[in-house]
Amino acid sequence: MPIPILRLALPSPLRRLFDYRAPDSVPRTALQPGMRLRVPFGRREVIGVLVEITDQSDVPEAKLKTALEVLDIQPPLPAALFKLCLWTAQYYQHSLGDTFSWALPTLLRQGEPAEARQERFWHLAEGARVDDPRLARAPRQREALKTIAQHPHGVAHALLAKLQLSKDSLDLLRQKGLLRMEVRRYAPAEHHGSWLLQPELTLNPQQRLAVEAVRAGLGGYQAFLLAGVTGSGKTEVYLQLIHQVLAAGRQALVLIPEINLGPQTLARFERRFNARIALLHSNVNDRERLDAWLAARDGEADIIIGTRSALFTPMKNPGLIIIDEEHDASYKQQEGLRYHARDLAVVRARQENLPIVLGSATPSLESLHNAHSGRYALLKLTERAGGAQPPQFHRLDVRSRPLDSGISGPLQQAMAQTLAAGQQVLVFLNRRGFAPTLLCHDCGWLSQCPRCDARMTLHQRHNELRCHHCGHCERPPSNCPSCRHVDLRPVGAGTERAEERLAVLFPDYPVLRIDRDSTARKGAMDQLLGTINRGEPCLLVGTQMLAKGHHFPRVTLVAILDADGGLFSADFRASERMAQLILQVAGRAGRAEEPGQVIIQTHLADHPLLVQLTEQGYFAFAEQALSERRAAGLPPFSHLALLRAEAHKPGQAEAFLDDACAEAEGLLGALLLGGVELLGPVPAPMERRAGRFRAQLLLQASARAPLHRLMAAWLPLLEQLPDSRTVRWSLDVDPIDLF
DNA sequence: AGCACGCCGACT
DNA sequence: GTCGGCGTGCTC
Repeated sequence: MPIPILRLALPSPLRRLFDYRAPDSVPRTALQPGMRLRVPFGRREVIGVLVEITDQSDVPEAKLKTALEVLDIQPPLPAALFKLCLWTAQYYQHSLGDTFSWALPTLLRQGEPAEARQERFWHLAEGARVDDPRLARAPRQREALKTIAQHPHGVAHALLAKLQLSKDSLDLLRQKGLLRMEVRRYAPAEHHGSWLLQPELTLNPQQRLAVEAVRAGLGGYQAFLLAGVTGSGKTEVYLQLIHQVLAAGRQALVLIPEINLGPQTLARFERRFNARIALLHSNVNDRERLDAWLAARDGEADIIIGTRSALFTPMKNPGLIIIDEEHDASYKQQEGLRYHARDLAVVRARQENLPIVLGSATPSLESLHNAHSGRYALLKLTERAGGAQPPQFHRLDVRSRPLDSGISGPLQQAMAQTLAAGQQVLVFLNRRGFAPTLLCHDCGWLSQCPRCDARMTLHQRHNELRCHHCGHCERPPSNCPSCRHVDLRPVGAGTERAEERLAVLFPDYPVLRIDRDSTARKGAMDQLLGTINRGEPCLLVGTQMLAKGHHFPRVTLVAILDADGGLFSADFRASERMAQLILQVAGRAGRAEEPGQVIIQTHLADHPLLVQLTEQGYFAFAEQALSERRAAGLPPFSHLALLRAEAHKPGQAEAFLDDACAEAEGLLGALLLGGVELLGPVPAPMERRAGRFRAQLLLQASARAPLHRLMAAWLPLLEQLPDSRTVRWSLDVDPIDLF
């Protein structure tokens, strides 16, 4: 009988498995794929995931080490999730071990037992008396003892704060022998009673159609694109679908964008459902995250709500996946394992035979394309609740019009009218700071960042020049560093400057700035929102922070100061993002009796995309944009992968990519793969960033299969390349921005 | 990645 | 004299 060989995925960027001998005295029957083992690896110990058990290894027997310990009795990751991780690693050409690291809760990859948490409970000790004389001069301890005495089943350690008990007092009481601590399994919350805490809203015919369509598909794989304009009641559709899922004894997974994890979403779920909700987002600590993960896995949570990484939450009885705001870029991870949670969610739904609903007011062109091709069923909601009117869009041609801190004359008049009518104005400008550049009027010197190919933004409030790409900061010079003259001028306008100017133009009204700088202080955002919600006329100036999540019913004029960036950018997705942003900002405004108007300042008032968007709406825009993408052979009509590289020395990144490109060309010939084009290598759009020189090589393919065959053969070669150590490189499959 | 080894520059 | 910079080699 040959000795069993364990093939493990280890937390390392190396794209291969490592073979070990089973620990002594562990029979083969006790091992299953998915279990974690502690193993020696180089000079350290790591925790790996067992992928398969075989009888032989390509590694010489002498090199095989013995695993130290099996950490699990059962694989912590259910088979379905294990399979999803395998798929993910292979699709994104990423190390399997590292993929597990991204998918598993931190504590599990650190070796914590994958069992429901053990909770500590405080009890009165035998014979302890509340009036114990030793507590005569310890009123806090006496009070604490009284409180504990009121709970015959003990007080969970986690609830101490709620009962205003300090751990110090309890420790002292335990030392005196008046309290004891007991460790027992945290009792899983049981669900009982009706699922609904409040009645469901009446659906309009479109909503009812959507709910019916998905309901008919519950129980099997089907992807739905729920395209609902702002205010059309997408959330109510989600809620009623979830109710159906709960009633069928199943669980629902809801993914939300990073920014939306604000309390509103959760509050709405909690108001509606008597259900166990597990929350997984970046503000949840490791322990809570593991508990939520375990509760979902063991069927002790009914609804799982989370951001991107919650996609990897196992479920005992999955019934439905919902991706809210499916176009949102925060679903794509931009470091390490560059996965797209929306795309993986569709894969997961297919693997686990579940329906999935992708919802958005402004669906991604990818999803619309999938709806057109019949891969997704399209459900449209075009009616606004309560018969509210959609906002009116106006393109304001600012060619040869003077701009005063970015604000044109006609816009100023519209603002004045709105304010005079007692309503609020929202000014959108996707640029923080006072001015994006400082310029010497005499010699043309620019406030260039020393570490990036970018200009530093002037922040007048803090009196500094700041690079938004690397964080570099310096004091603005009082005279030109190059020619010593004193005529330094801020060029262009950011939110600070718009705020300052508006305060001068409209001295009778408050101007509130909402951007990352103005809301950095804790509680600042809530304070600003409080002021806005009082409803008095005012001007809001802000970046895309304004676009997400909040509703401002008293805003009836939305001004987009500069839409041009989205129309002639090097990035082919810029126009899509601009359109989504404009509609999102527009959607913040107005209510039934006060329809909003949206004024878009542009130098390209005749641009077909902008005309479509403002006159025909988002779907017409999307058709136009899709036909341009088709003509240019861009996604979703082709598939991309981007090999990025950066290095300290100029030319080094390109040299690595040149080698990589040669390898790829070789493979294309050797494997007889057609339809894959290599574009580059070229310097990145911002060649130098944070002191590193960056370059990239783009792979474009008409079909996925040859692209993936190429990458699978290519990556092992890249790892062998001489420069692969000194150059920092990464592969981005389906990149969403080319920077 | 993470860690060790090894070989050259400015300092307690 | 050494501390420490990063090139390079290796991980079953």
